Amino acid sequence: MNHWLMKSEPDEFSIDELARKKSEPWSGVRNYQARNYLREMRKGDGVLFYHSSCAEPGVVGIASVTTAAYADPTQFDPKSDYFDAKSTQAAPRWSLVEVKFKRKLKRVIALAELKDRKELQGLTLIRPGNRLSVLPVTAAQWDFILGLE
DNA sequence: GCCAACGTTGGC
DNA sequence: GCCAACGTTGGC
Repeated sequence: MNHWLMKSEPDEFSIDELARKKSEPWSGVRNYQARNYLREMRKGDGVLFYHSSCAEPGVVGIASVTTAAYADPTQFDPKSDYFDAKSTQAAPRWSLVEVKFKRKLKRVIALAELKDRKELQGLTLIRPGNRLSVLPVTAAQWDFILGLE
């Protein structure tokens, strides 16, 4: 089992919304590196749910991957913000996985706190300038972050 | 293939 | 709202 961190703006899609809906297709990723990570995901992989662009950015919950990657349908929908005219059904450019809610953390593990920990200096999330919305987390980083809860 | 202009992300 | 750090686009 591999581990990942996925960012979402709580104004767009929050951990509470995932808790209500139970499961969600993670559509809208339009960055090739992030897409490649989605394609590496397997059913059962662990996901740290991260809130970005909000008052207190940080890890807020845990989800799990429930499908292998498949074509993101929003890329074919001209009415969608995520429409990509250059993508074809025969060779879809963008992928998604579905994730299901596991639980909320007892507290937000804030970005500022993650940055302070020497054990997490290799974490992709806190590398300067990193803006990937989907990124890998090592087993050690996963355990350490959840140990902060 | 280079690179300037532009758009986006996301913390602060 | 600002701005740094990227990624993408398109002219050449």
